[in-house]
Amino acid sequence: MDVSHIFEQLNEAQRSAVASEPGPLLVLAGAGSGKTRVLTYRVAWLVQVRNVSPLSILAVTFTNKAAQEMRGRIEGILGYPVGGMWMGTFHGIAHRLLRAHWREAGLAQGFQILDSDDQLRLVRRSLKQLNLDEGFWPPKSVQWFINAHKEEGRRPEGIPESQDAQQRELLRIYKTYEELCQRFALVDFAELLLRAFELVKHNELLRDRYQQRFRHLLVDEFQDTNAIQYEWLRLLAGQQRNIFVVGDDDQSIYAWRGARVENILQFEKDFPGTTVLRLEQNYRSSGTILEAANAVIDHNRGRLGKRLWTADEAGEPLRRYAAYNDIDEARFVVDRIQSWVDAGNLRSEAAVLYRSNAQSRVFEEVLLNAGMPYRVYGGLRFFERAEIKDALAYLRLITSRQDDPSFERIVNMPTRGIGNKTLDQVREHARINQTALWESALAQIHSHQLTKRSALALGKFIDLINALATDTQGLPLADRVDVVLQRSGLLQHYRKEKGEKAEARVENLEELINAGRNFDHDIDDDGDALASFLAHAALEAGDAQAEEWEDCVQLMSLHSAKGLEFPLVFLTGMEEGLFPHQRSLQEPGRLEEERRLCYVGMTRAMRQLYVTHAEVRRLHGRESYTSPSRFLGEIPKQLVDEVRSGFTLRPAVEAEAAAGGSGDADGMRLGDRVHHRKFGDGVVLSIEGRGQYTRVQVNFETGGSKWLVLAYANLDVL
DNA sequence: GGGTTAACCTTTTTT
DNA sequence: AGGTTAACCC
Repeated sequence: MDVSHIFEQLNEAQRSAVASEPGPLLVLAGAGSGKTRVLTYRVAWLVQVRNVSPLSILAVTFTNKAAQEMRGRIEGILGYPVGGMWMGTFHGIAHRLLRAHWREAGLAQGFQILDSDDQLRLVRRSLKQLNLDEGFWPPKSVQWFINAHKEEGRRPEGIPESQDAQQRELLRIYKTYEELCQRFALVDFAELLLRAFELVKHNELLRDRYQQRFRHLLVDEFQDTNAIQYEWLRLLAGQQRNIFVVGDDDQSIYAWRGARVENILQFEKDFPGTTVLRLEQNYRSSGTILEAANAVIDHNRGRLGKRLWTADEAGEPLRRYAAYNDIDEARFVVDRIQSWVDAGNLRSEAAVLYRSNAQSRVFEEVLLNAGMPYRVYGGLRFFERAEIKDALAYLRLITSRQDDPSFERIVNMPTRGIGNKTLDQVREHARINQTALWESALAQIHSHQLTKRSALALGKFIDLINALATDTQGLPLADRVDVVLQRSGLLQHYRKEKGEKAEARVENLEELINAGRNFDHDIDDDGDALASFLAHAALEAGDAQAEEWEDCVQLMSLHSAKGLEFPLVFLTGMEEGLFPHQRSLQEPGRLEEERRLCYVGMTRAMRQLYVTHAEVRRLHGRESYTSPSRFLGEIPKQLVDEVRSGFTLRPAVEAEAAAGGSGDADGMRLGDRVHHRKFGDGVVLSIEGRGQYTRVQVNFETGGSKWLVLAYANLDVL
């Protein structure tokens, strides 16, 4: 077999990973070292060289995006589709297992998935059922408590009785919540993983079967696995131990939601004889950027040890800008992006990164003013919008009548005369008889315990759902969605509402029909299209904004930037209390995670990296004075150029500029009048950088201020 | 049943 | 501040 087409694309270390013998393998892959490449080529290697059937490969990632990308790249190398290969997120694969073995897993056949929003509602309901006050038991913390235990694999029964009364009460809520989930045939995200784990742990037959089936396991972003995911992997790896994991301890930024970096260390212990390989050559960033990032991450203790290097040249220095306030910071960033675009680059090559999503607003305002197209990642996503969740609730109730949260959501949406009083009666009946609302409603109608009017309204709702279920059965998915939207009155309800928001809602609902149409086309399993669609909606909430083809500036949090790269990166809001975040300052562990986050941010940059902070920042409606982030101090000074706007230039640079620097600045001074062939006459506002990278900001009489690279601009001093 | 007001909360995010 | 949600009134 000629494997040159595989090997040609890889360096030495990557090759040894890709072509390693079967058995446990741990690849410590630094940022930009070709991690995804190694994974994809490993699969290609197994299939083409080792003649492994794609059917016996299981590849796991954390995000749907990563899974899709990997599948695409593998198919690109192989030249044919590998539909039979199990490849997806932990949650997606767990879901698939549970659908196939719902009985063994102790679930109802039509079980539905709770997203975190739904979960919070159900927590609230559990509190209500126990007569607990939300003020004293914040639903968010309860949700947190439940998820943390599930992620560690602990059921309520497995948690030892605590001396602490509060702990005992939390446990009682956890128990109630679980009962409700079971009664309503609902499974939350953590539960998907836990059930799938318990399924293979307790069911020997199934365990054997899947160990036989999955001869080769591959895991991406291994540092992000939590306890239960890791245990599940260990079970599946079985005696064959063909498990290939790739990760980077320096990029572990999800410990706050249960990820365990320690799994990397544990791996070698649990799989004796593990081959450990390091990928340390970076193909992404310039030497300077890499050196700066390395210097920062060096301040962390307890690293596995790894030092990225690059064959690339040093490139440009980092640039640091101290803004007066957050608005000034945003203006500076947008100004620099404008120059970048003026120099013939793409807007989409520029990324603005921040610690918390709230910071995006100021940037959006300034970008909007500048008329520069942008795209914000994060925020409300398609399947999380209220109107979409309404529509989905109808579809879910059609699929599973026990789904109480869906029932509650739409029983009076749009309003159909079923008020709180009626509902309270139904709820009470359901509580006493421990049934779902649906059955309770039926019983109440038949036992004539409701007023005539209520019974009639409720009966109409019941009939509607039943009719929607039977009448649309067998129809193509998109048509089913369409009919439901029409006959439920949802579409009409939003149509008669006025305002831009309502219009957007109608559009979204129409888009949902479209989504159904597209989904129908590439449905892979034989099962019920509607059920798969609902699972898809829960597991893959979709993007915040539809895929835009327009060339856009990219705005996102540091967390969502992981795995991406951009030629031009702005790391903004580098201030103590914001980044590192206030709530991370107490614990050293948290602080190290913040530093890793900083490292992740810096290593996104390929050619230019700006770090900015504001002296004054408006946050939660209050203005506060800030001090620069400690991380800024951890970047070696000689790698950074300080940028000052206006006439306040750093003395050293000013002197250099005044003296003609190393001849580069052409004796140009601040305030000099200059002439440019295209832009005409203007005044020099600032000078920055050294050598071939010297740039000047010129305020032109026509066309405003522009940043120009001195070496190319051909400016004449007047 | 719909609209208005008061209270609340606020890290990061995927699933 | 801003946005959401729960409580409240017509």
